[in-house]
Amino acid sequence: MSIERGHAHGIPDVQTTFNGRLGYACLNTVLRNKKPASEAVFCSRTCRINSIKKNGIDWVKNLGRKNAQDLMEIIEWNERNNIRFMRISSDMFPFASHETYGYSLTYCAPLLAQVGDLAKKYGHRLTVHPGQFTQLGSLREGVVRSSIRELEYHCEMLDLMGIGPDGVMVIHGGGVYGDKKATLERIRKTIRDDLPKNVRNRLVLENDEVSYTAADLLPLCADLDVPLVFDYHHDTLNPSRGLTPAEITEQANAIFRRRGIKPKQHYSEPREGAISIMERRAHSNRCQSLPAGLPDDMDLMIEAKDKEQAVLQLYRIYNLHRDP
DNA sequence: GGAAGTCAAGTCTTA
DNA sequence: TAAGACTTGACTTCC
Repeated sequence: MSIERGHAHGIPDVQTTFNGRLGYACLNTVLRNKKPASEAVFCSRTCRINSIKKNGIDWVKNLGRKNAQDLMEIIEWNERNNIRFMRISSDMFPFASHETYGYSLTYCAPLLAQVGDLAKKYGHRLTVHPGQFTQLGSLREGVVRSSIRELEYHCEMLDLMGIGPDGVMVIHGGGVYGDKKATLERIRKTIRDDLPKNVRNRLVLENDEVSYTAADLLPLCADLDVPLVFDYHHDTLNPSRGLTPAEITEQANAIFRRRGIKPKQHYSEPREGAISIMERRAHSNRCQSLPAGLPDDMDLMIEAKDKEQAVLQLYRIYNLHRDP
């Protein structure tokens, strides 16, 4: 990426050659905060297990239906605002992967197909990021089983939407259990031997801020042809030895490309004034800049508390995707 | 309508 | 040992 800064007419003028999509995660602050609250639009309606027991499985499934309907409204909003990339909330279908209370998403197939069609019509990329409970390297078999179920649930959702290879599922390496090398081997084995093909095809690994650096994951990723999502913020907190962000993204994007998937990476900034490690891990409300050395042709997920507003602010700063 | 307490799941770090 | 961080607060109860 090349950046030019000037101050013509006293207005900061920052330009970039970046031409990928900027996206945001899970929640649209404008639609979520609509008043009255009954008009709020969001995809993370959920419940408690007690409520499932009380109200029954169809009631939970109806929450998922509402979430999916609202996702279409969010996509429409994004299109009106020139945003064409977002992460779908893992809460779309509450408890769908639960061992006891789980359920198939086929009841919602027509609606999910509609969502996928809308996304395709607008060239809108949809991805997912299963949670921290997804531990493919756990020493406990039950945890690995639950993790695979969680991946299968996300994959079923994307498959029913008819979303292509760009609809990736991003997870972290997870815990190290006191032996990173042995855990990486377990992760490798689980990916290679235990994941259904459609799940493995969407799987992507991401460096995190405490355990696995990009350098830790790249050999495994290259070997198994599993792309790597590079998170710039995590890398500053937990740096990859011997590799610059530019070198990492080059290698990571090469795996994406040979898999026929558009590269995507993550970007966020720490809160202003954050000093301690805990503070620095937290995401800021907005981002002040795009990362240095950003390749032009990839998508970038902006992880910031202000969600779509952070994306729109970057549009303004860099003069991106402005209407003519 | 708002406040407080609670909620499926895992792991690690810091206070 | 408890709290807080992570991809994301939302639900439930009580006032």
